[in-house]
Amino acid sequence: MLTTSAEDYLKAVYEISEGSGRASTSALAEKLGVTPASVTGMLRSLSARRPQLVFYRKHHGATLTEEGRRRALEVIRHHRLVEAFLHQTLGLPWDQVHAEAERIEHAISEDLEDRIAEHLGFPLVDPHGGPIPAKDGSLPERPATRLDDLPTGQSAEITLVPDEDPALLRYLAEVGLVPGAAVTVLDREPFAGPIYLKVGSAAGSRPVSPAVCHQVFVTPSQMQENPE
Amino acid sequence: MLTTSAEDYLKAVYEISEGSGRASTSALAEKLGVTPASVTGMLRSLSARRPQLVFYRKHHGATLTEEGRRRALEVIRHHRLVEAFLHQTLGLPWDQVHAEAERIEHAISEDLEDRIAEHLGFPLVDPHGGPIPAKDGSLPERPATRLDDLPTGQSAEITLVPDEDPALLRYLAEVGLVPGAAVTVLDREPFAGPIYLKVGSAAGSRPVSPAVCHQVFVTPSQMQENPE
DNA sequence: GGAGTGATTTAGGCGCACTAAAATTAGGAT
DNA sequence: ATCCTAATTTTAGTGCGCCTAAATCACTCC
Repeated sequence: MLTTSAEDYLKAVYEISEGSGRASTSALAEKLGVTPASVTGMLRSLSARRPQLVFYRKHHGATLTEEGRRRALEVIRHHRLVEAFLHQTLGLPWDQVHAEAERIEHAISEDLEDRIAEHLGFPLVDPHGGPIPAKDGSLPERPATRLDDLPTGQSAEITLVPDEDPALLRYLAEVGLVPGAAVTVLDREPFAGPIYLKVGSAAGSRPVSPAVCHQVFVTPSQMQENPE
Repeated sequence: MLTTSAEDYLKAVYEISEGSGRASTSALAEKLGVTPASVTGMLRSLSARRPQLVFYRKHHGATLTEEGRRRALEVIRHHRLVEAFLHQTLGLPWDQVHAEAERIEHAISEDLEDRIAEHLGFPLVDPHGGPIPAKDGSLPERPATRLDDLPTGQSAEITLVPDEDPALLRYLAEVGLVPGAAVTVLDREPFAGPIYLKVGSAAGSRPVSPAVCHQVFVTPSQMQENPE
């Protein structure tokens, strides 16, 4: 049985190495809120464990083994199902579900997890658009386009927002930048100035910082919108 | 903030001292599945803590302080609300909810607890009949009559069964001895022999061991049952 | 190819919750 | 009053996950 900490490390290694392929000690320390020294210790023990959970080379960070990846996805599945459940069934505001799920994910059994999934009708994404891994470890592709990458004039659908920062989530909800919403880049100011967005069915245009737009992932619509 | 272990100890002290007024080291060790030596250590630290959570005298066991009682009831409220929720909302079998709630009770916030209570319509008891403490710490009286105390011929309503033993719970469900069910003592064999019960709307009589009956609490009905 | 810089690892420690084994205590029996 | 026994406490030591401070490493820039 894995400890809560070990589960958190596996999840963090997974999330960090999604981009760069491997997770550095300092990136893990930053994400987990511990010192780099602590990360070194845990990576050594996850690597020494049988079955081995991470590949670890001194000064070169860590990658998940097959088994490690399986366990990480299990934790992420718990996390996202719990988030969806707390939001949909209990009406917990979407800026609070992450923190709550962060603790509950370690406390539920596989059996309970199955019942939650069933109760929700086997959802594919959590309230922030995060894809919920299937039990067999398969996971839908993550959308790669960021809102600040959209050319001016382009429309898109919001698909994924970061789930960790409650203040950002409250702001995004207020602006209407929630998964499923339609968005169009109307205009932008030069030199990293605000990006003017049309969001959902709202009438006007709304200036949003490029830093925020960078954190929001979208699926661009087809340019041609000939009604037919 | 209390640790998970400390919360478990407070709950155990509460439950054990309900009967005898105080909780002995060995009773706590037995209930918590640790050695008596561990209990001594934890009682010392709960007693040394400010605010103090238990009164502890060497060789004389422990009692809860006012603050300790408050915290214990908070944990029990979490536990029973989670049990009710898992059973009613997710359909988890009643023999499994205890083990699951045992872990989840430490992971939920006060805010989530409120939402669960609201979602369930502020229930008064858990699936085993255990009364759910109110937020202000008040708690309905526990029924004191045990099924094996009922005189032959007496009818009663099941009000409370122990929640910890899954095998016992499955048996009780099979027999129909669940909170709310009606039961009548039809006859009994001498020398601690089986007690013959009529349970609910079932036709026949069912022999049940006095040991099991001793663990089931009931509210006796009025003897006079004149239809009017 | 040597120096500097930032990332990483080592070394040493701390608090928590636990254990086994030894020592002690309370409280009834003699 | 003393002894006995069961319950309890003390002692010494473990594993985990974290810390700080000091040492070391990898890599870039001259």
